[in-house]
Amino acid sequence: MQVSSRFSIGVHILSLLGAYPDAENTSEYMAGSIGANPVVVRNVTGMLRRAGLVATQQGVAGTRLVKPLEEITLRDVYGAVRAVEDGNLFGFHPNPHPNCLVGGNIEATLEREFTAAQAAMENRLAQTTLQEVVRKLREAASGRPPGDSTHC
Amino acid sequence: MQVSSRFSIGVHILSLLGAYPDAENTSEYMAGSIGANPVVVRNVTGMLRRAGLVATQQGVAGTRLVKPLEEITLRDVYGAVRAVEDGNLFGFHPNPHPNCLVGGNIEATLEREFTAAQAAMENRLAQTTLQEVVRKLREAASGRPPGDSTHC
DNA sequence: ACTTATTGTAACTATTATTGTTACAATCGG
DNA sequence: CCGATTGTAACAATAATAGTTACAATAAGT
Repeated sequence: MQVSSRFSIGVHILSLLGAYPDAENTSEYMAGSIGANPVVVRNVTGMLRRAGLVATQQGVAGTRLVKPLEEITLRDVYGAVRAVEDGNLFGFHPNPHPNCLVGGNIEATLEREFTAAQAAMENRLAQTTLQEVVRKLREAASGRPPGDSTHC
Repeated sequence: MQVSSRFSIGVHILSLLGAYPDAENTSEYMAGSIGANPVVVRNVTGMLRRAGLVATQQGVAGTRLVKPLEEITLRDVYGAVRAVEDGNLFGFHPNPHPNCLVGGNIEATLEREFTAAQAAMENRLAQTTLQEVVRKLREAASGRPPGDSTHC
């Protein structure tokens, strides 16, 4: 099992919007940078829009940021794209025997542990803003052959 | 997406072994407590065996612990049952455009963030031993109607 | 030996989530 | 009014999970 790549696609979209705020950034265009289908990009963009991170308008080309990148963390994107179903990272076997020391109490006991582990992961994501991501992208690009920095 | 319930099943199995070390604990029996098919139990038990946590013998009824529960953490079980494919919790969109500030650098940049977040989660799991889990199961059972503590 | 029970494993099915794709209505700009 | 774009539904392909049946391998008890 893996967290859906909608998460990385969402980060990619927001990074494009932040790095190239004056570009048109249509779904077709961003799909070329992401390497995915434009419909997938529109779907993820819709999730970011419903989370209040970007704005779009039907019939008008492009997506634009609503909040500055320093106010958006990886945790926000993760939540926006529903990277994890129902917010529960850990699955649970559904029919433990209730009349049993183990079966009757394991769900409540493990749920606390699972919640704590998931929170640790999400708190780490909350420590990185999209602004830092774009800064690191620029740092990485500076150590590479020229031409990489073109809006593509 | 969700971590496979093999994880919670693995914890359930080890908890039964720890709570009832003198019982026979056949796959059929444990399947009754877990509420799953005996073959699923044997498959998860096989993963725990290959991780060096339990021992079984073909033809001989029962599974037994190899290590004491205080030396087994939730992280060990999580790793044993391959709760996460290839060790990579976060999926990534596979074809970003390489000739692009964002597309050419996002994978390496995000990988560090994803690795850190995943490590935070796994480190939290490593803080809880199976002995603690069994202790909490007993605590939870003590606040319940009698009969719950029977080996079932 | 022979019978019986259990483990280990393969094979198949059903279900679900993800991703890509086509199609089309709704909307806006020129 | 035309053309382009977004929003969304519908469908297919793929993959992972979980349940189930089946059976070989192995060991214990008689």
